[in-house]
This record gives sequence, structure tokens and C-alpha cells, in this order.
Amino acid sequence: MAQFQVVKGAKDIFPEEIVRWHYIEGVIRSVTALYGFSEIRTPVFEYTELFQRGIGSTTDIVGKEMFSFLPDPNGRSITLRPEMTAGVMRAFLQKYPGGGVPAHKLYYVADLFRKERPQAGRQRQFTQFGAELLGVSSPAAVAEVISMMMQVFDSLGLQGLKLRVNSLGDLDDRARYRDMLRAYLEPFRDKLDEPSLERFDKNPLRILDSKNPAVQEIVAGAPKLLDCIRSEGRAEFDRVLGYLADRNIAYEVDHLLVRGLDYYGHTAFEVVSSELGAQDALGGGGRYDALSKELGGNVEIPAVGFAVGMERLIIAMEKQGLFAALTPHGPQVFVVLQDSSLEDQALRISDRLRHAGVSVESDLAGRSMKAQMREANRLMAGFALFVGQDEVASGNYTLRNLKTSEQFSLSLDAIPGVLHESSKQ
RNA sequence: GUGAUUGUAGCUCAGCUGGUUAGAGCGCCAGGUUGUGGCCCUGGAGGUCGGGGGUUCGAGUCCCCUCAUUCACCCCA
Repeated sequence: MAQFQVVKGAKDIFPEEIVRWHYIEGVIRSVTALYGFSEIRTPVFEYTELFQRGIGSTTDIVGKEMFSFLPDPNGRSITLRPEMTAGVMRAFLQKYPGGGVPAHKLYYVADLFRKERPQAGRQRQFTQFGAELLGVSSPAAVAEVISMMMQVFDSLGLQGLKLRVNSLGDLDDRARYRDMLRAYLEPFRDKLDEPSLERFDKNPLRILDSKNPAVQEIVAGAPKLLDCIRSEGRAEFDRVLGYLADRNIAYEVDHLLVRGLDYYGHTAFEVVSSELGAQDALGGGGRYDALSKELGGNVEIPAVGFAVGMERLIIAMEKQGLFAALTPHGPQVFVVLQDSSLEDQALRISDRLRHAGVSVESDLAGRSMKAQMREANRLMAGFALFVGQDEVASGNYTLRNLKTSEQFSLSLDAIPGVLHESSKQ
């Protein structure tokens, strides 16, 4: 047992797995480019107040899940970012105090930190891919953002995802609905569970997405949030749905969908996968027009965005066998030494081949030829190049194709050409 | 924060109601082939049985504590 192990809720990613990340990130880069989104990177920490103001101090994230610390005794508290949206908005407002041009399209792949108990699909350090469209939040903009997210899933080959959408209306709509919901739930008070009762006073909307079957039954008959939304909000939501239908994006309106972060308003959405276990949300997002003012901006910057959990994406893809094609490939050539006295010769040859663009590996542990061949095989090298007394003396080296077991005797200069030919087949 | 679960070799795990030197498969190393891999055969290295305490003539096995893991709740990606 090792003395040290990774910090609880964190994870090491070794080369076998990193190829998956590279693959997914590649798809993300190409799809976001199709929609005109560019990458943004912001610091991993921000002043704590940014999240308190942005996400909302009553949310669980801010209330009990932040990694906060004082960089120096009299300094301001700093927090490892638990989400990206507040930081992106802060960066934007800092660079464009006047709001900039109407549509800024930004995406990110970033590490986030939340002090929760780890479980399947949940870590304390995790990664989200997300996008923020700043300056416009029209129905077309909302549809565009959802569309981009779905295209990423589609390009990765994911099947069976469910897109759920709902409208949270504006602040007035929600206030009116809150009263209605309380009035409806009042008679059921004695049947609600502990957490629901707590939410009854603090944030009754959250009772809607309870996992407790007993609560779900009660909630099923509750008035619908959508019915409380006044005509403009309703029309806007209908236009979003119209755009989605137009683009053949399957969705279902989920009246119980309420997002956990304070800054969301109007359209909110979520994508779930049945491959994920209890934590089944692959991604989610919505409109957050109110955030810019909340953070002290001079002007309101309408905005829409989403975030997708990369680790959850990988779990879902793994379950669907979508990484099968990602076979690692070994070096083109593995240099095999007859004995260690030829080491400097071998190094010279490796160097020459590498400068000719050939990937080369060799045994660095001074082992037997048999062990070297096994190593070449394990690494899945294409060829073995034998370096022995005869080769060094004659200048002609034995090159063995490890797939076909054919061997040739070649001069060093001829080798890159032969490898180039064989890689074309 | 709450509940449950698991913790034996590098990895995956076995170890019956407590009983002598703790096992298997895979992996690793070496040899069979003193210039040649993948298959096969032979041998070898490698374990404070998570840690501490207790019960017992005797504990991997029972009890307590502790640490870690995993899953679920809460909440979220």
C-alpha cells in the first residue's frame, strides 16, 4: 500500500485514458468551430464573493461545497471555481465594461472543484465542457446553443439521450408560482419528507425534482410552472421549441425541471443518460440574463450557456463502446541490440531515424534480445531493427516486420522510405 | 454531513464453521531457442492479509476503534 494516494475525489489519468480525452476534445473543438465559438481560459480561482453573488449564497454549491481559503492572513478569500459561468462573465465584464459586440461565443474545457462526497459520476475535481453565448439570448440564440451541444453528443456517437426543457419564466412569474405551489402543497405537509419540508420555506421549486417516490406522487398533481408564465415569456419559449423541432432535435417539456443555480431564468434545459446511474445528468444549461447585473456590470448582458460533465460523458461513451476505435499505436521501429556494447551505436541510429521523422524506441534497461523483442511486441511496434556486430560492420541493417515476420537487409538511409511505404498499406 | 459496502501478491480475486510454511489466474523476470517477439513448456521474484487494539493455546477468519474504497441520499456536471 502506497504511503500517499490521490486526494479524495480526485483522479489520475494515465495514457490509456488520455487518448479518450484527446479524442473528445478534438470533437469539441471541431463542432464549436462550426458554430463560431472560440476557447476561453480563466484562472482556476476567483474571489469568493464572485460565486456568492453569481451562483447564489443559498445554493448548496456556495453553502457547503466550495474550497475556499485565505491566500494571506489579511487578504481576500479565494475559491477554487465550482463552475465556469460566473468566471467567464467576470472576465467578459472586465474586458468589455460596455458590453462589447452583441454576440460573443465562448467555449471552455475546464477543471472545477466541489467539496462533495464522491460517488459514481461525481468527483471533487471534475471537468466540464461548456459554452456561453454572451450578448444575445433570443430564442434563436437559445436554440443555437442547444443545437451545438446536441451536435457534440451526436458526433461522438452517443445514443439514447434525453433532452428535457422547461421555462422558469421571469422573477415575477416564479414568485407567483412559488405561492401557488405552496398553497397546493400545504395540505400534504405531513406527507413530505425532511428535505422537502426544508425546501418548502427556502425554495419550494426544488421540491419538484425530488427523488423520493412519495414526494414525486404528490408533485405530479401540482400546478405547472409553465402555466404561470405570462404571454411574452410563453411566446418566447414556444419559439425555442419551434426552432428545436425545426432542427429535428427531439425534446420533452419537463414541468418538473428546475435548475439549481440562482442565475437561471426563462428557458432551462438538461440532458440525461440512462447509462450514468444515480447521477444521470450529462449536461444542463439555460438563460441567465440577470447574471451580469448581479456581478455589478454597467449593462445587462443577456446570455445563454450550458455545461457538460466530461467524466460523465466518458462513462456514457464507455458503456456504449464508443472508444473501440481508439487503438493505441506503438512506435514505427523498435531498435534491438545484440548486446549493450552497441548502445552508443544504437543511440546514433535512433537519433538519425527520429530526425528523419521515424518514431523509434529501444530497450533502455539493457536486457536480453528475447526481452527486447517481447518489449517491441508489447509496445506494438511496427518493425524491429537489429543492431549487431555484422550490421555495424557492413552498414546494412536487418529490419523485421513484426506483423508479417518478413526481414530485409537495408542501409540506414533506405529505412525511412521503406517505413513510409509500409505505413501506406 | 447521513447510510450501506468493500479492503488478501503489480492487477482480478479464492481462502469452508478461527488450527501448522496464505493460494490461483493474469502480469513481471529468467530459461527452453548463446542474433529474433506474439503460442507453448519450466522455473523464479513478489504479501506488515489497510492500520491499531482486544478475545483466544492459536486470528486473514471473531469483537471494538481507525483509515481508505465504492455505491446511495443530499445536491449537481
